[in-house]
Amino acid sequence: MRYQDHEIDNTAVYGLVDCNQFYVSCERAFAPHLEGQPVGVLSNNDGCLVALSPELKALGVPRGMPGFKIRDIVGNNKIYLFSSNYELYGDMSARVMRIITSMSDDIEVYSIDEAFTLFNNVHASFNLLGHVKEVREKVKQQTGIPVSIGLARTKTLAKIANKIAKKSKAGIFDLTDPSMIENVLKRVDIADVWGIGRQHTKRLIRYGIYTAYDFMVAPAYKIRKEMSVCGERTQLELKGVPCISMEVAPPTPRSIVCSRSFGKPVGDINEMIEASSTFCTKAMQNLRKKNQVARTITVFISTNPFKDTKQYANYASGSLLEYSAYTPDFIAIATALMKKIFRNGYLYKKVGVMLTDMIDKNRTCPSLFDHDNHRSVKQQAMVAIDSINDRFGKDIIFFASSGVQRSWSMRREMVSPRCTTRWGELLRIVD
DNA sequence: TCTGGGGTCCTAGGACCC
DNA sequence: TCTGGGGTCCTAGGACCC
Repeated sequence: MRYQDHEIDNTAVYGLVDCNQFYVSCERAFAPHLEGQPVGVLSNNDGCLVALSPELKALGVPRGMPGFKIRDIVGNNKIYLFSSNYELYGDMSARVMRIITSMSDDIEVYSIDEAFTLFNNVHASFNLLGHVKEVREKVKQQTGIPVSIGLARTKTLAKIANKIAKKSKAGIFDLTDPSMIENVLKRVDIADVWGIGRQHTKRLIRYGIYTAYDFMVAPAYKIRKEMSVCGERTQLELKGVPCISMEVAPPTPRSIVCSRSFGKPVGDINEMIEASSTFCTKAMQNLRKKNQVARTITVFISTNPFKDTKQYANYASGSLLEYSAYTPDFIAIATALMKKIFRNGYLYKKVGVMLTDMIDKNRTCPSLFDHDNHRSVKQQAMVAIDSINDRFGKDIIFFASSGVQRSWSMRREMVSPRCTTRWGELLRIVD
Protein backbone atom coordinates (compact mmCIF):
# COMPACT_ATOMS: atom_id res chain seq x y z
CA MET A 1 0.00 0.00 0.00
CA ARG A 2 1.53 3.21 -1.13
CA TYR A 3 0.14 5.43 1.59
CA GLN A 4 2.30 3.61 4.11
CA ASP A 5 5.41 4.74 2.28
CA HIS A 6 4.67 8.29 3.24
CA GLU A 7 5.09 9.76 6.62
CA ILE A 8 1.80 11.42 7.52
CA ASP A 9 2.31 15.08 8.26
CA ASN A 10 0.92 15.58 11.74
CA THR A 11 1.22 19.31 11.54
CA ALA A 12 -1.05 19.75 8.53
CA VAL A 13 -4.71 20.51 9.15
CA TYR A 14 -7.47 20.69 6.55
CA GLY A 15 -10.27 23.14 6.95
CA LEU A 16 -13.57 23.19 5.14
CA VAL A 17 -15.16 26.61 4.98
CA ASP A 18 -18.75 26.47 3.81
CA CYS A 19 -21.14 29.40 3.42
CA ASN A 20 -24.41 28.88 5.25
CA GLN A 21 -27.34 28.67 2.79
CA PHE A 22 -25.15 30.64 0.42
CA TYR A 23 -27.73 31.91 -2.10
CA VAL A 24 -30.11 32.91 0.66
CA SER A 25 -27.30 34.68 2.48
CA CYS A 26 -26.40 36.60 -0.70
CA GLU A 27 -29.99 37.81 -1.02
CA ARG A 28 -30.03 38.78 2.64
CA ALA A 29 -26.74 40.64 2.44
CA PHE A 30 -28.47 43.38 0.44
CA ALA A 31 -31.91 43.08 2.00
CA PRO A 32 -31.47 42.97 5.76
CA HIS A 33 -35.22 42.84 6.37
CA LEU A 34 -35.05 39.22 5.16
CA GLU A 35 -33.11 38.27 8.29
CA GLY A 36 -35.17 35.84 10.36
CA GLN A 37 -37.73 35.42 7.55
CA PRO A 38 -38.44 32.30 5.46
CA VAL A 39 -36.40 32.82 2.28
CA GLY A 40 -35.86 30.48 -0.68
CA VAL A 41 -33.92 30.64 -3.94
CA LEU A 42 -35.10 28.77 -7.03
CA SER A 43 -32.95 27.08 -9.66
CA ASN A 44 -32.72 28.29 -13.25
CA ASN A 45 -36.04 28.69 -14.97
CA ASP A 46 -37.60 29.11 -11.52
CA GLY A 47 -37.66 25.33 -11.46
CA CYS A 48 -36.99 23.92 -8.03
CA LEU A 49 -35.84 25.11 -4.67
CA VAL A 50 -32.05 24.97 -4.34
CA ALA A 51 -31.41 27.05 -1.22
CA LEU A 52 -33.63 27.71 1.74
CA SER A 53 -33.32 29.48 5.06
CA PRO A 54 -33.92 27.52 8.29
CA GLU A 55 -37.19 29.45 8.70
CA LEU A 56 -38.45 28.13 5.37
CA LYS A 57 -37.25 24.64 6.21
CA ALA A 58 -39.21 24.88 9.47
CA LEU A 59 -42.39 25.36 7.45
CA GLY A 60 -41.88 21.84 6.09
CA VAL A 61 -40.51 22.72 2.66
CA PRO A 62 -37.77 20.34 1.44
CA ARG A 63 -34.82 21.27 -0.75
CA GLY A 64 -35.42 20.32 -4.37
CA MET A 65 -39.16 20.87 -4.32
CA PRO A 66 -40.58 22.29 -7.57
CA GLY A 67 -41.34 25.99 -7.24
CA PHE A 68 -45.01 25.64 -8.06
CA LYS A 69 -45.64 23.21 -5.20
CA ILE A 70 -44.23 25.41 -2.46
CA ARG A 71 -47.45 27.42 -2.10
CA ASP A 72 -49.36 24.24 -1.24
CA ILE A 73 -47.04 23.60 1.68
CA VAL A 74 -46.62 27.04 3.20
CA GLY A 75 -50.26 28.08 2.95
CA ASN A 76 -50.75 31.66 4.08
CA ASN A 77 -47.35 32.04 5.67
CA LYS A 78 -45.42 34.93 4.23
CA ILE A 79 -42.33 33.73 2.41
CA TYR A 80 -39.75 35.35 0.14
CA LEU A 81 -38.78 33.49 -3.03
CA PHE A 82 -36.08 34.54 -5.48
CA SER A 83 -35.03 33.45 -8.94
CA SER A 84 -31.36 32.53 -8.97
CA ASN A 85 -29.03 35.42 -9.66
CA TYR A 86 -25.72 33.76 -10.50
CA GLU A 87 -24.03 37.00 -11.42
CA LEU A 88 -24.54 38.24 -7.86
CA TYR A 89 -23.65 34.90 -6.23
CA GLY A 90 -20.50 34.49 -8.34
CA ASP A 91 -19.25 37.92 -7.37
CA MET A 92 -20.03 37.43 -3.68
CA SER A 93 -18.27 34.07 -3.82
CA ALA A 94 -15.12 35.67 -5.22
CA ARG A 95 -15.10 38.16 -2.33
CA VAL A 96 -15.43 35.40 0.25
CA MET A 97 -12.68 33.33 -1.39
CA ARG A 98 -10.29 36.29 -1.44
CA ILE A 99 -10.57 36.66 2.31
CA ILE A 100 -10.09 32.94 2.94
CA THR A 101 -7.08 32.89 0.62
CA SER A 102 -5.44 35.72 2.52
CA MET A 103 -5.73 33.78 5.77
CA SER A 104 -4.58 30.25 4.89
CA ASP A 105 -1.53 28.52 3.41
CA ASP A 106 -3.40 26.91 0.55
CA ILE A 107 -6.94 27.07 -0.68
CA GLU A 108 -8.93 24.87 -3.03
CA VAL A 109 -12.13 26.53 -4.18
CA TYR A 110 -14.32 23.48 -4.24
CA SER A 111 -17.59 25.04 -5.34
CA ILE A 112 -19.28 28.40 -5.45
CA ASP A 113 -19.92 28.27 -1.71
CA GLU A 114 -17.16 26.17 -0.19
CA ALA A 115 -13.41 25.93 -0.03
CA PHE A 116 -10.88 23.57 1.48
CA THR A 117 -8.02 25.27 3.22
CA LEU A 118 -4.72 23.86 4.34
CA PHE A 119 -2.86 25.05 7.41
CA ASN A 120 0.74 23.85 7.51
CA ASN A 121 3.04 23.62 10.52
CA VAL A 122 0.27 23.72 13.06
CA HIS A 123 2.04 23.16 16.37
CA ALA A 124 0.63 23.19 19.87
CA SER A 125 1.78 26.76 20.30
CA PHE A 126 -0.39 27.98 17.45
CA ASN A 127 -3.98 28.82 18.26
CA LEU A 128 -5.64 27.45 15.13
CA LEU A 129 -9.10 27.64 16.59
CA GLY A 130 -8.62 31.30 17.35
CA HIS A 131 -7.34 31.87 13.83
CA VAL A 132 -10.32 30.28 12.05
CA LYS A 133 -12.61 32.20 14.36
CA GLU A 134 -11.02 35.33 12.94
CA VAL A 135 -11.55 34.04 9.39
CA ARG A 136 -15.20 33.55 10.14
CA GLU A 137 -15.63 36.99 11.65
CA LYS A 138 -13.77 38.73 8.85
CA VAL A 139 -15.88 37.06 6.13
CA LYS A 140 -19.06 38.00 7.96
CA GLN A 141 -17.97 41.56 8.52
CA GLN A 142 -16.69 42.25 5.01
CA THR A 143 -19.29 40.38 2.94
CA GLY A 144 -22.24 39.73 5.22
CA ILE A 145 -22.02 36.00 4.52
CA PRO A 146 -22.03 33.62 7.52
CA VAL A 147 -19.71 30.63 7.18
CA SER A 148 -19.13 27.39 9.09
CA ILE A 149 -15.68 25.89 9.44
CA GLY A 150 -14.68 22.27 10.12
CA LEU A 151 -11.10 21.27 10.97
CA ALA A 152 -9.57 17.76 10.65
CA ARG A 153 -6.63 15.73 9.42
CA THR A 154 -8.22 14.72 6.11
CA LYS A 155 -10.64 16.36 3.72
CA THR A 156 -13.34 13.74 4.32
CA LEU A 157 -13.14 14.28 8.08
CA ALA A 158 -13.12 18.05 7.56
CA LYS A 159 -16.40 17.68 5.67
CA ILE A 160 -17.87 15.85 8.65
CA ALA A 161 -16.50 18.42 11.07
CA ASN A 162 -18.10 21.12 8.96
CA LYS A 163 -21.51 19.46 9.17
CA ILE A 164 -21.24 19.46 12.93
CA ALA A 165 -20.01 23.07 12.91
CA LYS A 166 -23.06 24.11 10.94
CA LYS A 167 -25.35 22.88 13.71
CA SER A 168 -23.31 24.50 16.47
CA LYS A 169 -23.65 28.00 17.77
CA ALA A 170 -19.97 28.77 17.34
CA GLY A 171 -20.01 27.71 13.68
CA ILE A 172 -16.65 25.97 14.12
CA PHE A 173 -15.83 22.37 14.96
CA ASP A 174 -12.38 20.93 15.53
CA LEU A 175 -11.98 17.21 14.79
CA THR A 176 -8.19 17.16 14.65
CA ASP A 177 -7.82 15.14 17.85
CA PRO A 178 -7.70 11.45 16.74
CA SER A 179 -9.23 10.24 20.01
CA MET A 180 -12.51 12.03 19.16
CA ILE A 181 -13.01 10.42 15.78
CA GLU A 182 -14.53 7.11 16.80
CA ASN A 183 -17.27 8.69 18.90
CA VAL A 184 -18.08 11.31 16.31
CA LEU A 185 -18.29 8.84 13.42
CA LYS A 186 -20.70 6.65 15.37
CA ARG A 187 -23.17 9.51 15.22
CA VAL A 188 -22.78 10.26 11.50
CA ASP A 189 -25.16 8.56 9.04
CA ILE A 190 -23.39 6.72 6.26
CA ALA A 191 -25.38 8.77 3.74
CA ASP A 192 -23.78 11.94 5.12
CA VAL A 193 -20.23 10.87 4.31
CA TRP A 194 -18.56 12.74 1.44
CA GLY A 195 -18.23 10.31 -1.47
CA ILE A 196 -21.12 8.04 -0.44
CA GLY A 197 -24.11 8.80 -2.62
CA ARG A 198 -27.63 7.44 -2.73
CA GLN A 199 -26.85 4.23 -4.61
CA HIS A 200 -23.98 3.22 -2.38
CA THR A 201 -25.96 4.11 0.74
CA LYS A 202 -28.68 1.62 -0.24
CA ARG A 203 -26.16 -1.14 -0.82
CA LEU A 204 -24.19 -0.44 2.35
CA ILE A 205 -27.30 -0.47 4.50
CA ARG A 206 -28.07 -3.91 3.10
CA TYR A 207 -24.69 -4.99 4.45
CA GLY A 208 -25.53 -3.56 7.86
CA ILE A 209 -23.38 -0.46 7.47
CA TYR A 210 -25.41 2.39 8.89
CA THR A 211 -22.87 4.87 10.21
CA ALA A 212 -19.57 6.37 9.19
CA TYR A 213 -18.02 4.28 11.96
CA ASP A 214 -19.47 1.01 10.57
CA PHE A 215 -17.95 1.97 7.23
CA MET A 216 -14.57 2.80 8.72
CA VAL A 217 -14.23 -0.61 10.42
CA ALA A 218 -15.62 -2.71 7.54
CA PRO A 219 -13.12 -5.03 5.79
CA ALA A 220 -11.20 -3.03 3.19
CA TYR A 221 -11.41 -5.72 0.50
CA LYS A 222 -15.21 -5.65 0.73
CA ILE A 223 -15.35 -1.90 0.34
CA ARG A 224 -12.96 -2.12 -2.59
CA LYS A 225 -15.10 -4.76 -4.26
CA GLU A 226 -18.34 -2.84 -3.83
CA MET A 227 -17.13 0.68 -4.46
CA SER A 228 -13.78 0.48 -6.26
CA VAL A 229 -10.81 2.60 -5.30
CA CYS A 230 -13.04 5.57 -4.47
CA GLY A 231 -14.61 3.74 -1.55
CA GLU A 232 -11.24 2.56 -0.39
CA ARG A 233 -9.96 6.11 -0.35
CA THR A 234 -12.95 7.33 1.62
CA GLN A 235 -12.40 4.59 4.19
CA LEU A 236 -8.75 5.52 4.64
CA GLU A 237 -9.66 9.18 4.95
CA LEU A 238 -12.09 8.38 7.75
CA LYS A 239 -9.24 6.59 9.50
CA GLY A 240 -7.23 9.78 9.33
CA VAL A 241 -4.98 8.83 6.40
CA PRO A 242 -5.02 11.69 3.86
CA CYS A 243 -5.64 10.27 0.36
CA ILE A 244 -7.30 13.20 -1.33
CA SER A 245 -4.89 16.05 -1.79
CA MET A 246 -5.52 19.73 -2.34
CA GLU A 247 -6.11 20.91 -5.88
CA VAL A 248 -4.73 24.35 -5.55
CA ALA A 249 -4.68 25.24 -9.23
CA PRO A 250 -7.98 24.47 -10.94
CA PRO A 251 -7.37 21.64 -13.45
CA THR A 252 -7.97 22.51 -17.08
CA PRO A 253 -11.50 21.41 -17.89
CA ARG A 254 -12.07 18.37 -20.13
CA SER A 255 -15.49 19.49 -21.23
CA ILE A 256 -17.72 22.54 -21.17
CA VAL A 257 -21.49 22.22 -21.11
CA CYS A 258 -24.14 24.85 -21.62
CA SER A 259 -27.77 23.80 -21.46
CA ARG A 260 -31.08 25.22 -20.29
CA SER A 261 -34.66 24.24 -19.92
CA PHE A 262 -37.04 26.47 -21.84
CA GLY A 263 -39.54 28.82 -20.27
CA LYS A 264 -42.19 27.29 -22.58
CA PRO A 265 -42.37 24.15 -24.73
CA VAL A 266 -40.81 24.54 -28.18
CA GLY A 267 -41.78 22.63 -31.31
CA ASP A 268 -40.26 24.78 -34.02
CA ILE A 269 -36.89 23.89 -35.52
CA ASN A 270 -35.90 27.51 -36.03
CA GLU A 271 -36.30 28.23 -32.34
CA MET A 272 -34.36 25.08 -31.54
CA ILE A 273 -31.53 26.28 -33.76
CA GLU A 274 -31.63 29.68 -32.05
CA ALA A 275 -31.27 27.96 -28.70
CA SER A 276 -28.38 25.71 -29.74
CA SER A 277 -26.68 28.71 -31.29
CA THR A 278 -27.14 30.75 -28.10
CA PHE A 279 -25.77 28.00 -25.86
CA CYS A 280 -22.94 27.33 -28.29
CA THR A 281 -21.96 31.01 -28.11
CA LYS A 282 -21.93 30.88 -24.29
CA ALA A 283 -19.87 27.69 -24.22
CA MET A 284 -17.35 29.21 -26.64
CA GLN A 285 -17.00 32.37 -24.53
CA ASN A 286 -16.25 30.11 -21.60
CA LEU A 287 -13.75 28.12 -23.67
CA ARG A 288 -11.83 31.26 -24.66
CA LYS A 289 -11.85 32.54 -21.11
CA LYS A 290 -10.03 29.37 -20.13
CA ASN A 291 -7.52 29.76 -22.97
CA GLN A 292 -8.63 26.50 -24.54
CA VAL A 293 -9.49 25.39 -28.03
CA ALA A 294 -11.84 22.54 -28.92
CA ARG A 295 -12.55 20.23 -31.80
CA THR A 296 -15.80 18.44 -30.97
CA ILE A 297 -19.28 19.62 -30.14
CA THR A 298 -22.29 17.58 -29.05
CA VAL A 299 -25.85 18.86 -29.28
CA PHE A 300 -28.59 17.26 -27.18
CA ILE A 301 -32.32 17.80 -27.04
CA SER A 302 -35.17 16.36 -25.01
CA THR A 303 -38.89 16.69 -24.39
CA ASN A 304 -40.32 17.24 -20.90
CA PRO A 305 -40.09 13.95 -19.02
CA PHE A 306 -42.58 15.17 -16.41
CA LYS A 307 -45.28 15.58 -18.99
CA ASP A 308 -47.57 12.86 -20.15
CA THR A 309 -46.87 13.49 -23.82
CA LYS A 310 -44.86 11.82 -26.59
CA GLN A 311 -41.25 11.64 -25.43
CA TYR A 312 -38.10 11.96 -27.49
CA ALA A 313 -34.47 12.63 -26.66
CA ASN A 314 -31.39 12.42 -28.80
CA TYR A 315 -27.90 13.74 -29.26
CA ALA A 316 -25.26 13.93 -31.98
CA SER A 317 -21.64 15.01 -32.19
CA GLY A 318 -19.50 16.55 -34.89
CA SER A 319 -15.87 17.59 -35.12
CA LEU A 320 -13.77 20.17 -36.88
CA LEU A 321 -10.57 19.15 -38.61
CA GLU A 322 -8.69 21.75 -36.61
CA TYR A 323 -8.87 22.93 -33.02
CA SER A 324 -10.70 26.22 -32.84
CA ALA A 325 -12.14 28.79 -30.49
CA TYR A 326 -13.99 30.63 -33.26
CA THR A 327 -17.68 30.65 -32.44
CA PRO A 328 -19.09 30.55 -36.00
CA ASP A 329 -17.14 27.34 -36.75
CA PHE A 330 -19.08 25.61 -34.00
CA ILE A 331 -22.43 27.28 -34.61
CA ALA A 332 -22.30 25.86 -38.13
CA ILE A 333 -21.78 22.32 -36.83
CA ALA A 334 -24.32 22.74 -34.05
CA THR A 335 -26.94 23.86 -36.54
CA ALA A 336 -26.28 20.89 -38.81
CA LEU A 337 -26.45 18.52 -35.84
CA MET A 338 -29.71 20.04 -34.68
CA LYS A 339 -31.25 19.53 -38.11
CA LYS A 340 -30.10 15.94 -37.96
CA ILE A 341 -31.66 15.02 -34.61
CA PHE A 342 -34.72 17.28 -34.61
CA ARG A 343 -38.02 15.47 -35.17
CA ASN A 344 -41.23 17.26 -36.01
CA GLY A 345 -44.26 16.71 -33.82
CA TYR A 346 -42.63 16.89 -30.40
CA LEU A 347 -42.65 19.64 -27.81
CA TYR A 348 -39.10 20.11 -26.57
CA LYS A 349 -38.14 21.28 -23.11
CA LYS A 350 -34.39 21.35 -23.18
CA VAL A 351 -31.45 21.93 -25.48
CA GLY A 352 -27.78 21.77 -24.62
CA VAL A 353 -24.35 21.75 -26.18
CA MET A 354 -21.15 20.22 -24.92
CA LEU A 355 -17.61 20.97 -26.05
CA THR A 356 -15.07 18.16 -25.72
CA ASP A 357 -11.72 17.22 -27.16
CA MET A 358 -10.18 20.35 -25.68
CA ILE A 359 -6.58 21.45 -25.32
CA ASP A 360 -4.65 24.52 -24.28
CA LYS A 361 -4.65 27.04 -27.09
CA ASN A 362 -0.85 27.30 -27.05
CA ARG A 363 -0.49 23.60 -27.70
CA THR A 364 -2.13 23.49 -31.10
CA CYS A 365 -0.05 22.69 -34.12
CA PRO A 366 -1.33 23.35 -37.62
CA SER A 367 -2.20 20.35 -39.71
CA LEU A 368 -0.75 19.66 -43.16
CA PHE A 369 -4.19 20.10 -44.61
CA ASP A 370 -5.01 23.30 -42.79
CA HIS A 371 -6.29 25.63 -45.48
CA ASP A 372 -7.76 28.16 -43.10
CA ASN A 373 -6.11 31.36 -44.28
CA HIS A 374 -8.19 33.51 -41.96
CA ARG A 375 -7.04 32.02 -38.67
CA SER A 376 -5.54 35.17 -37.22
CA VAL A 377 -8.38 37.40 -38.41
CA LYS A 378 -10.86 35.04 -36.77
CA GLN A 379 -8.92 35.15 -33.53
CA GLN A 380 -8.86 38.93 -33.55
CA ALA A 381 -12.59 39.06 -34.20
CA MET A 382 -13.25 36.90 -31.13
CA VAL A 383 -10.95 39.00 -28.95
CA ALA A 384 -12.78 42.13 -30.09
CA ILE A 385 -16.24 40.71 -29.48
CA ASP A 386 -15.30 39.34 -26.07
CA SER A 387 -13.82 42.62 -24.91
CA ILE A 388 -16.79 44.65 -26.09
CA ASN A 389 -19.20 42.28 -24.34
CA ASP A 390 -17.07 42.28 -21.19
CA ARG A 391 -17.04 46.01 -21.07
CA PHE A 392 -20.58 46.93 -22.08
CA GLY A 393 -22.53 43.91 -20.91
CA LYS A 394 -23.08 40.37 -22.09
CA ASP A 395 -24.78 40.06 -25.42
CA ILE A 396 -24.16 43.57 -26.71
CA ILE A 397 -22.74 41.79 -29.76
CA PHE A 398 -24.32 38.46 -30.63
CA PHE A 399 -24.80 36.18 -33.60
CA ALA A 400 -27.97 36.56 -35.61
CA SER A 401 -28.45 32.79 -35.56
CA SER A 402 -29.10 33.09 -31.82
CA GLY A 403 -32.30 34.99 -32.51
CA VAL A 404 -33.55 38.29 -31.19
CA GLN A 405 -36.84 37.55 -29.41
CA ARG A 406 -35.78 34.27 -27.85
CA SER A 407 -39.28 33.60 -26.63
CA TRP A 408 -38.05 30.25 -25.32
CA SER A 409 -35.74 31.86 -22.73
CA MET A 410 -35.92 30.67 -19.17
CA ARG A 411 -38.22 32.23 -16.66
CA ARG A 412 -36.70 34.45 -13.97
CA GLU A 413 -39.66 36.23 -12.55
CA MET A 414 -38.33 37.00 -9.09
CA VAL A 415 -34.75 38.04 -9.69
CA SER A 416 -32.98 40.46 -7.36
CA PRO A 417 -30.69 43.27 -8.59
CA ARG A 418 -27.09 42.43 -9.53
CA CYS A 419 -25.99 45.16 -7.19
CA THR A 420 -22.28 44.33 -7.03
CA THR A 421 -21.64 44.03 -10.78
CA ARG A 422 -24.05 46.41 -12.60
CA TRP A 423 -24.04 50.16 -12.25
CA GLY A 424 -27.68 50.28 -13.21
CA GLU A 425 -28.65 47.91 -10.42
CA LEU A 426 -26.87 49.43 -7.44
CA LEU A 427 -28.46 49.00 -4.05
CA ARG A 428 -30.97 51.79 -3.36
CA ILE A 429 -31.25 52.96 0.21
CA VAL A 430 -34.26 55.19 -0.45
CA ASP A 431 -36.57 54.70 -3.40
C1' DT B 1 -48.90 26.89 -16.18
C1' DC B 2 -44.77 25.19 -13.38
C1' DT B 3 -39.72 19.73 -11.77
C1' DG B 4 -31.86 22.98 -12.62
C1' DG B 5 -27.21 22.95 -14.43
C1' DG B 6 -22.31 21.71 -14.70
C1' DG B 7 -18.78 18.82 -13.81
C1' DT B 8 -15.33 14.41 -12.62
C1' DC B 9 -13.76 9.69 -12.21
C1' DC B 10 -13.98 4.55 -12.53
C1' DT B 11 -15.04 0.21 -14.74
C1' DA B 12 -16.29 -3.07 -18.14
C1' DG B 13 -16.27 -4.51 -22.60
C1' DG B 14 -15.20 -4.33 -27.49
C1' DA B 15 -11.95 -3.40 -31.28
C1' DC B 16 -7.59 -3.80 -32.68
C1' DC B 17 -2.63 -4.81 -32.60
C1' DC B 18 1.43 -7.88 -32.21
C1' DT C 1 -8.27 -34.26 -28.90
C1' DC C 2 -6.75 -29.32 -29.65
C1' DT C 3 -8.16 -22.73 -30.38
C1' DG C 4 -2.71 -17.69 -26.41
C1' DG C 5 -1.78 -13.72 -24.06
C1' DG C 6 -1.18 -9.12 -23.27
C1' DG C 7 -1.39 -4.34 -24.28
C1' DT C 8 -3.83 0.04 -25.75
C1' DC C 9 -7.51 2.88 -26.95
C1' DC C 10 -12.23 4.14 -27.07
C1' DT C 11 -16.99 4.32 -25.50
C1' DA C 12 -20.99 3.79 -22.66
C1' DG C 13 -22.83 3.58 -18.38
C1' DG C 14 -22.88 4.37 -13.65
C1' DA C 15 -21.41 6.45 -9.64
C1' DC C 16 -20.24 10.75 -7.25
C1' DC C 17 -19.93 16.00 -6.17
C1' DC C 18 -21.83 20.96 -5.71
